[in-house]
Amino acid sequence: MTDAFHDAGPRRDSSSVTLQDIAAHAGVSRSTVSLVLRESPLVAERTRERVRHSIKALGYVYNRGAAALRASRTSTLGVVVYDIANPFFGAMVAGIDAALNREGYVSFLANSEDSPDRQQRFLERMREHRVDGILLCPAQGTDPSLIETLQHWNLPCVQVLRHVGSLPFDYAGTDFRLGVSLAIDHLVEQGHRRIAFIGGHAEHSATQERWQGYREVLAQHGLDYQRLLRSTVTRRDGFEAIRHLLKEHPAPTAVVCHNDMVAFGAMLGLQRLGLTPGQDCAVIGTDDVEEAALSAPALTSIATHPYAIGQEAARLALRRIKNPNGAREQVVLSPQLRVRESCGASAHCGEVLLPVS
Amino acid sequence: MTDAFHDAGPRRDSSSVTLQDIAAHAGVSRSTVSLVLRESPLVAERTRERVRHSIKALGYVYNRGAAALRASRTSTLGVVVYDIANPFFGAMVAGIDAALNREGYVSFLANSEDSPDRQQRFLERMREHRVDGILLCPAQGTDPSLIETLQHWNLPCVQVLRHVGSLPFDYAGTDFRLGVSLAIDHLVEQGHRRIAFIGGHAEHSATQERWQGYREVLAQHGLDYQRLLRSTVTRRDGFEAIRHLLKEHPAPTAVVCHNDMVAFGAMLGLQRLGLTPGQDCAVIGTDDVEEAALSAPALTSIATHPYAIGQEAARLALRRIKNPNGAREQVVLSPQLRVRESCGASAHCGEVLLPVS
DNA sequence: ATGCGTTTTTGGATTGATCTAAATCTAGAA
DNA sequence: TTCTAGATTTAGATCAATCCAAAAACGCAT
Repeated sequence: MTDAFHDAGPRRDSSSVTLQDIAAHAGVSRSTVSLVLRESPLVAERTRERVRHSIKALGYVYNRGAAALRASRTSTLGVVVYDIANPFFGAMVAGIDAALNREGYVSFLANSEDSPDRQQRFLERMREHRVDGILLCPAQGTDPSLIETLQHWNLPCVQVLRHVGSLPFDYAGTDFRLGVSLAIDHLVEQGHRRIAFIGGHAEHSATQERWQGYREVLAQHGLDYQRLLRSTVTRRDGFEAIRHLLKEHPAPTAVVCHNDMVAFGAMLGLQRLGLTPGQDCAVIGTDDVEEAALSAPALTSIATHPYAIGQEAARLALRRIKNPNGAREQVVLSPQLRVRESCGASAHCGEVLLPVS
Repeated sequence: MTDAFHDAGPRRDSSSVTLQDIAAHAGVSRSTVSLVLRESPLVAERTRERVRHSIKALGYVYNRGAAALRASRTSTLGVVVYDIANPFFGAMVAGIDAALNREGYVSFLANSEDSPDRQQRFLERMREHRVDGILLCPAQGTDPSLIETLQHWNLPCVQVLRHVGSLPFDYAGTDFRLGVSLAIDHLVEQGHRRIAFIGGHAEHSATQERWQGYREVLAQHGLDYQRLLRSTVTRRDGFEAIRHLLKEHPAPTAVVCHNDMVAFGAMLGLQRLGLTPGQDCAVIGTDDVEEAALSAPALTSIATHPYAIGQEAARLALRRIKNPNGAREQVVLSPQLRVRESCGASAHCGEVLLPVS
């Protein structure tokens, strides 16, 4: 069929230089070259120089696969998110990438599309590739026993943003409860008494934390109006939810949303009803994605710092790999409230609202 | 320092089962087990069953690292993008992921942050990991010789979206020239005669194609107004560009933007000047990100289908890996114009404008 | 020159798979 | 029963590194 000779191409692949070749060139043994490559202090300075020279001269390329086989460490991590097209996860992955890069690690990325099956298949593949650890944003409906399974596999796993299974486990995320509390405190201060919450499904820890925060903080303020709309978390959901809510009696005067997408939908819904977000009804989102500052009106949002979460999660994973039996850690960052027009803050001029990025 | 005994933990790692163990359990040789794993037709059905049974019984985990060492194929790809936080690339990566998954491939992802140095470091690491190929969105300022270098490294590389170096090379992207042409044709049809273009830097192929399209199509329509503003491609740039343009005499009546971010900025700029996008000045973006349909007013945009581009790029890479010396291919998808309010289309009711996702 | 304690260096085994070519086992024909 | 072509199976080498324990080289005092 195909011409094997041509297909193979010239096999003068420079990457076929091995430790053996360098050893011969430098007049030392394979072992010594290996030590030089790993920066061992055992090797004498003169020898080290000579070997380094040979490595350059022959254009040697380190074979991590071979090294991993013997040393059983691959400098490799698996990362599973459920929606890479979401800018929040984009920023998070950027944070992970930056933190890993610094340590010479490299990561496999998979997009589970919130399917436990896809997630499972990927994790199995990661095991076959002998990754040193996993960063996992569990897909919706993930069986809690997955975390145990990974443990049996001897695969360190840091959960990110959401968590399943029971403590103790490694986790990096944000304090959703605090976020909701900041938002409600602010709204109450502004005189709001009927505050609704839109979005989320009870299965996630991330949703439960928000809802719990919502209920507790209302109680703290002694407010008895409570309205919690569960839904998926797209713009459409926000759009429909707000229309629904405003038909009720009494209607809320403010809504806190599961994420910024829902909040954008809610604002659009208000506008289609001829109402002005921030005046007729306050809207607060969660995440503070880039768009939040730039919508019209600008969206007040609970900033959850995805880049920082990614960094923390990656660092925690590296710590766990170094020390597999150390105490499990939960790194929970504090969100911040970014007050803008959508909850009644006065409109600023455009320049102030435009971030540099 | 640390307690080595505890740190190491119980080493009854189930993944230490090897071909050897299965061979013993099933009463065959290592080679036979290997053949079964690779679905070779050489093995007799009865034997195959027996081996399969042993594999399950012992909880064997395939070691791809070891296999790769011998077979010199890793089923692994390196993916380099320059801004993973950009939703466009998020969608593209999702497309890549889906296409690779189907073939049992898995991908390393790196975010070059548009830095040739970071990009270079990552590519070198990929070489050490012996990836079978690379998907590269070249960072701004990438030396064109990089493509040759990769060829010397014997590393198949598909460029995506942007390209450097000279033909022939493998490439997957969109027809930016056609996109601009669709936009301008539409604007001209609507009666516009002064159409500006905002954004881009001459270094990229992707920008050059847009600009060339802009100039050529204006010429085709016999228009002599031509105004091309180079800039980076953020909202801020769009915001500032439109303010600048509207001070000129004559001012443009329509602008086509390098991407949707710039277009959003331009719309915001118009609004801050008290003008209405689509009425006082038409605005068209590029990419058709999810937000485009949902902004107020909804943004007309040239849809570039990032998910499809990702899929095509991944498939092309797999083809090239199978046949390294085959003819180089350029897969160029056709964009489509999504007409919405920002270029004067009448406003629809909210429901119609809300996509399901 | 000899002995002794460090430094350095090294050979051989090991990691877990694949590849090759040769060894077996069939079943049907002579 | 023997032979043979085709179907199965296998031993041993190999891929490119690391690990380990032992060997060699070295400096210095005796």
